[in-house]
Amino acid sequence: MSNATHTLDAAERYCAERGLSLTPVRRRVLELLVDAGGPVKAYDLMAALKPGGSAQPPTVYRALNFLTRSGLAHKVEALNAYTACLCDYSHDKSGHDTVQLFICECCDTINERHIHKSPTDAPEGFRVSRSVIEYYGRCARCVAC
Amino acid sequence: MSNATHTLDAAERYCAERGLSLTPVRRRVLELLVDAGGPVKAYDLMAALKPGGSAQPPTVYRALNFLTRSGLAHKVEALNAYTACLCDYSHDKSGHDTVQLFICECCDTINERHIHKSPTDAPEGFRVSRSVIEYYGRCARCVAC
DNA sequence: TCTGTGGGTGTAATATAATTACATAACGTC
DNA sequence: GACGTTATGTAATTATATTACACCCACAGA
Repeated sequence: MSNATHTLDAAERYCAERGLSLTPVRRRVLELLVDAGGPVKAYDLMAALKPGGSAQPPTVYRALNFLTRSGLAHKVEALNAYTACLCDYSHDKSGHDTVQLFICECCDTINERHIHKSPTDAPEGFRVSRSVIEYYGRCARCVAC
Repeated sequence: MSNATHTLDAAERYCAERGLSLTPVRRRVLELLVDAGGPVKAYDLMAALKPGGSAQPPTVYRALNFLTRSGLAHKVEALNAYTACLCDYSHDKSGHDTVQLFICECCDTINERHIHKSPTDAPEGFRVSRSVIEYYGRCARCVAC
């Protein structure tokens, strides 16, 4: 049983309010991401989905697409991995919020910030539709190591 | 013949000054990137490297590693593609400068900004060692389309 | 009740991206 | 000449992701 029931319940409500269907597969993938508390590879999710055997790639990639589209998860581009969205579910995640990820390469945890401003020095006239912002380094606890 | 001879000569000098060896393969890959003027896939570089046939993945990935390590090229993480560094070669590229890429999804060009500051709202004590910042959208010329 | 229709899933095959492992070559140094 | 270092060639493999097609099911309208 997950220790993140609370988060999943919140996701459930979040989806219900918006007509998104958080099916068993999708919910299970989100649960795996939440429990991991850090970046997880798609193929590891696949393995975890069907311990006995045979979940296929599309199963997990479809779930991940749904979760990222809905704002419940993020892709960590430079790692080809995925992570649950950590912010609370009180606001609409489908907006154009920009997510910044702070990834500790030492303890493999992710810290997340949502910012609401555009880049300060974009080229004249450039209209941003999507942004990828990832910082790699060491979190406060690992700086000492 | 490349129309970017000037850039390549500058790269040549840049490497000479720093004891980096810009070998023919590496130079050729850089040339392909410069000529493309936008993100290029590793396997496309492979194909272009040996028109007659059989360049293998390690050839191009090794060259790309050298170029990115040296600051002469960047990986566009969210596209699994690579692009030549567009800034001038007057300063040391191996520092901890942060590169911001502005990628126009319409005309497939990349604009580049080097910034010298840390993220404003990093978690307390987080020490950044590497950052990935990519903005996708439409450049000024394509906003109209 | 029948019959579409659309969203979601199962499965096999394939495409795309990147690495490993090992052999060879080129070059400088002792 | 023997050796170490750096770069390259080549084959095989691993890792990541998509396509295509079949099936199921809930639901709306005739």
